[in-house]
Amino acid sequence: MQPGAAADEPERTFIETARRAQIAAAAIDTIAELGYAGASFARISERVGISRGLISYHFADKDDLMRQVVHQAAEEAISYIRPRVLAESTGPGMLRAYIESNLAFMRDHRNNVIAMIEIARSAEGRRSYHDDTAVVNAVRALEHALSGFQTAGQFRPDFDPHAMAIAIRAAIEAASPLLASDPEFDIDSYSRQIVAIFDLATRADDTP
Amino acid sequence: MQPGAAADEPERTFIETARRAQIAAAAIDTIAELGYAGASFARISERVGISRGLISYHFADKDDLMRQVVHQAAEEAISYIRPRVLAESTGPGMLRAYIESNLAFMRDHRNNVIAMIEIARSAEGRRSYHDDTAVVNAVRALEHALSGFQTAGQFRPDFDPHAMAIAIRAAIEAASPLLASDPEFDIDSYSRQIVAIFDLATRADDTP
Amino acid sequence: MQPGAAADEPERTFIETARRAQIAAAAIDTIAELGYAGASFARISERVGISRGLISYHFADKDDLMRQVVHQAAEEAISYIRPRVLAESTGPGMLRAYIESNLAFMRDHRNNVIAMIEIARSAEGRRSYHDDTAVVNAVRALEHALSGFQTAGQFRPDFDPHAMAIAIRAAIEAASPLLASDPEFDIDSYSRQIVAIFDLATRADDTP
Amino acid sequence: MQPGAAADEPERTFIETARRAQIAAAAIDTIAELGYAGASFARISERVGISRGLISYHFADKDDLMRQVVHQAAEEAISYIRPRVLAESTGPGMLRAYIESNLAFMRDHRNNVIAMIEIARSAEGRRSYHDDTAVVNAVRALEHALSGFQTAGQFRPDFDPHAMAIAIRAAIEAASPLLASDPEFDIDSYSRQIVAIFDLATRADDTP
DNA sequence: TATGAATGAGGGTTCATTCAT
DNA sequence: TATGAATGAACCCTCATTCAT
Repeated sequence: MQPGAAADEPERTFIETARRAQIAAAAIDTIAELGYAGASFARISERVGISRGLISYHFADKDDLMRQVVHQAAEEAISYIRPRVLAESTGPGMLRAYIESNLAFMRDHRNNVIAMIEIARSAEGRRSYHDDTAVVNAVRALEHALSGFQTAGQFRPDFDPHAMAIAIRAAIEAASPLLASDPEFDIDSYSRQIVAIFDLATRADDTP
Repeated sequence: MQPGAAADEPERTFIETARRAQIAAAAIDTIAELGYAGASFARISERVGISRGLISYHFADKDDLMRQVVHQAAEEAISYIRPRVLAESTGPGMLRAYIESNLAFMRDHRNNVIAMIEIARSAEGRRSYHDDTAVVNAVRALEHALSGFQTAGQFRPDFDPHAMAIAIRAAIEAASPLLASDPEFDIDSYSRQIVAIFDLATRADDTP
Repeated sequence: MQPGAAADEPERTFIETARRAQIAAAAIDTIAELGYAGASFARISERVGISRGLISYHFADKDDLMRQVVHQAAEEAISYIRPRVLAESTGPGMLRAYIESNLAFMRDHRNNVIAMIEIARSAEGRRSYHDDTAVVNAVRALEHALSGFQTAGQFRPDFDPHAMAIAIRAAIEAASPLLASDPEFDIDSYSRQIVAIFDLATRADDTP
Repeated sequence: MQPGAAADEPERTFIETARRAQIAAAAIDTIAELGYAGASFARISERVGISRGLISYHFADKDDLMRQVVHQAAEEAISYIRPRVLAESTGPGMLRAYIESNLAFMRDHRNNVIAMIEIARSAEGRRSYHDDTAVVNAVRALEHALSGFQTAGQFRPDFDPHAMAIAIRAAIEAASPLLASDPEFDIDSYSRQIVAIFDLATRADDTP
């Protein structure tokens, strides 16, 4: 495999790549505004100012578009979150960084996150992407990290990492609809609260 | 306003009420199985064994049906959960009872819960019901209770009841898709874990 | 199985049956005029004076409509041709009656025949119906009859009934496009010629 | 009119001529495999390995391409069949050579023949080419030859050359779909049968 | 009270064709 | 000479909804 290129990704023109990204971006905004079901080709193309047919020209079918949306949205999120988490060395530090960077990214890229969640939750999304989905992967990775630090004695030994990971992800994702609908919702304050909650919930007995 | 009738509820014959309930029940199962977007009048009526037109006859439009679904699903849930919560006298006791009864109800009435959540999350749902939504109400009621016991000194004083309520609801609701898709998911074990997490997260300093 | 009713045919209203027949009839005429590929729901519905959606309401999908078309067209043809063939007792007599009644039916119901042939020949038709197709069945039945009379000594023994049946059917079906496009084409004269050709081609040596 | 050029044939560069032939050849194979309706520019260009636009560049429109297909396919067929027919001097000999060479060519160049027939039978084909069509011309030429030998007393005098020509062409063309779909179909055996049939059908009384 | 016939809008997708490069 | 971007019309199909019966 060549470095920097996926195995079976078709070669694409510069313009094609740009258009795909542009259309996917419009799809993200449309999904964020109208939901997965409301994101028809007509609505998306209208937002970009192109014809409906052009979306079909650039994407094999709707699945293909949605895959690109998830990929695009997730990539940005991961490249924001990962370094901030890895900069920490302790379990509690990483957990705090994980929650904070997730919610900070959500604050600044609300639509990306909403779209990811919306696709992962939609019936078609669950059927088609499932394991691809950033959301599913996020739970897995988080669970794995929790488990590691737990073994290392940095977290209390008697919680189930799987359940804990689900609860943490759920708390993070719960911010997304509030951000959209509740103008008084203060996500930074919310972030501090969630950090505190799960710090208490994971803390080892001897933690001061 | 007529006596004995809510503000704008039209009076309904016995048969009408029964049909509405029957159709709403079928809608609940359909939504649970196929998602909100998959719950067309055709699919719902097919499940009941009636004509498509009859749904339109009994409900003003799809929104009206979905309001009934939410109402019906919530009522059952509330009548299960409320007494179990009120049976407790302490804050931690009520919180535990709240989480446990919510998840127990979900275990035994999965479709009801899935439908509620699915509607609340769908774009149309958010737009149309919003304050009606059981989910939103659930957060409000929970927040209010947390706040009361916090003032009474039964919970640690330095958490934000709003954020805490959101996190608790999120953890509860997160169980729903897992219940549907992950056959290895053990909701009773999950329930104990969530109880422990939020017990630690809300515990007052002097709690033994 | 109840007499006079097929095993799994859904029960249909009087109106539904009538509409299905009417739409299928319009489909037949449309196919005859514009070919299989030209027979879109839009064109067919326009001919009937109904909305496009109504066709989808009465037929599960395009295949369903085409099955009805073939069925409807074939039934009429068979009920015309069969008694005329069975009225004959000798091989040559039946062969003559077969050719004559086929072409006479074609003369009076040109569109029915064109539609059957068009569907049988279209790529989708071949894939979907194939053995259902009246055309295929016609060849089989004819071959079987030829074979029987050949064994009985009423036809010359040294021809292959399969090849003969194909040639006869081909000569019959060849009249269809001519009927449509060549105003000078005289189908009755053509009928007599074809009868003569295949009489000579099948005649036993001792035939006077 | 320019010297050395047919009435309305535009002059073409060597490359242009080659490309047109290459594209037409791909169209022939595509039609044979997927039918006339399935032979879209996308599928054809994919087979050649060129862009869709290039077909539109070399051909005025789809009709233009199909005319080239018919022309190209017919030319090969004619150059195969004609000398074999002309090598015979008697009527029956030529008729036998005609049928045999037609079916032999079909056996060895199935796609060419399928494409010709498919186009001639398609609704667009009938409308657009008609007199151009090799099939139509084939009937005419055959009819003329039959008529000539009939006048010369080599065939029985009482058949209509037009009807006979149609029946012969129909029997020949009927082999094409069988060749494609019926793996047990033996075209050489079929050829002998058809020769025998039409020999008997055309034979003059005193033929031994 | 309930049905089934009917509509019209909107869904994704395929197509031949045009045009700037 | 050839490409690939782009269009707009047409395709079948599903939907919520209306209405006469």
